[in-house]
Amino acid sequence: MPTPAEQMHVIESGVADIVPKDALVEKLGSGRSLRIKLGVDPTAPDLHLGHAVPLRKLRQFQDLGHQVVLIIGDFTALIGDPSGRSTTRPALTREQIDVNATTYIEQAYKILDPERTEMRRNSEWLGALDFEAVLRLTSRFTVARIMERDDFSKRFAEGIGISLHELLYPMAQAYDSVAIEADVELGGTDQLFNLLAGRELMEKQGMEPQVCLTLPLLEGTDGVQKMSKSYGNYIGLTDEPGDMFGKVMSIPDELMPKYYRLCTGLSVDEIEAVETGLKDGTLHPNQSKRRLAREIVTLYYSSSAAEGAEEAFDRLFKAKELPEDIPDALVELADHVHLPAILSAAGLVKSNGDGRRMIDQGGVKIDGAPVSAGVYDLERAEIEGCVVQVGKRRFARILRAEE
RNA sequence: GGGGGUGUGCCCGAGUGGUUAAAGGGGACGGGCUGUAAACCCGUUGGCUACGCCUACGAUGGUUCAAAUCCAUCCGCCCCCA
Repeated sequence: MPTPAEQMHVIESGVADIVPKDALVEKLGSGRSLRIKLGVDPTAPDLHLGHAVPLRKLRQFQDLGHQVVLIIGDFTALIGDPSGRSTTRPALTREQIDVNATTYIEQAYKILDPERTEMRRNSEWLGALDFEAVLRLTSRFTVARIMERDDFSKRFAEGIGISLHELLYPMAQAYDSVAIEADVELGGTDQLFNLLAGRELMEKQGMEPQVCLTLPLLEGTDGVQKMSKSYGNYIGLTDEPGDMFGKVMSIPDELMPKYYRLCTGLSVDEIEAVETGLKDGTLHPNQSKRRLAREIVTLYYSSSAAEGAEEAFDRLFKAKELPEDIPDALVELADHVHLPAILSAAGLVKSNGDGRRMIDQGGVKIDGAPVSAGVYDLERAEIEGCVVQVGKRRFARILRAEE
């Protein structure tokens, strides 16, 4: 096992905070395999790069020889983590949770080494608590302490409702740490409060308290909002290589170092070299972003998939040629066709009205030739078998549906 | 238990009974410029083969020639007092 200082070099890369740092150094110094905890909400079955951030950090711990404990929050999901939410979150049903948890584990193993991962569900111990035990547990926390949490106090001040059970969430998460005897717990920066609650509870129970390690939230492709499916700015772990590559290429330049640190498996030294290169201008941002995209695609697929994705990308955006595989769209074609309706039937636009808009704005091309504004009606021969493009990345070959 | 407030398009948020498919902002999308980045500029943003028609302002019913705007009931959310 590497020395504590060497380990810290890797562990500290990309993290937001480690509280307290010297406690971690000390734990590493003991030479034993530490128990690293990450609790996950089985609410999002489709993982994206944002979810992968803590998982990658866990992987680093595994590679350093530590034991990862991944906790599926099947019990706490009944509450719905209120962190960062401005409103009460709907609780999930058992069935949803089970399905999500299975998907989650499947995708998480793309990153983690299953051999060094201990999978637990927190219903194991939380479900076993009776009301007396809950009372005893709640007596460890004060209302004032709980209300220190930003989102709670904000919601309280703004008069937005907080359900009583939401206040118990930090406590439940803290109890997880006690149950599995965590040495380190990871989480996003928005999780710091919950992580500290775990540390405090362990201390009060006379245990060696866990160290809290927070990771920055990863912004999505828009570069502003945190990556999330609901913002539509996510890069999914199961996205096709081509999409994945393209999406990475569309992140703002400023985000590159962060993505390098949090989303790739490159060594810390290599990443630092890239950062310096970008800063002093010896590396072209476009080249670095390409490398980033290749690294990420390679991570989830293979290096050949990454190469293919890059070629397809160049073909489309550099050479402005059509992509290799254009989906066929089978639509009914009369002798005289109404173009907006065809676009809509082919799934290229939301509605006929949307189709008209696209045409009028010069966003529609048939076999590479732009359609003029106001041209909605065509003869069948003008469209049948042609490749229709809407915007930069929506394509379809229009074929006549056989009836 | 009592009193008060609020509910608008993807989101936030204006809104005088008619000229409101509904100001403004955000987001998103299209075009330009580029490195498919950012910034910036222009444009679009309910549906419909469309100078017109239809559907929309929490739900239902009513007043009116006319309602997002007035009334009634209901549903959701919030605040204050006890």
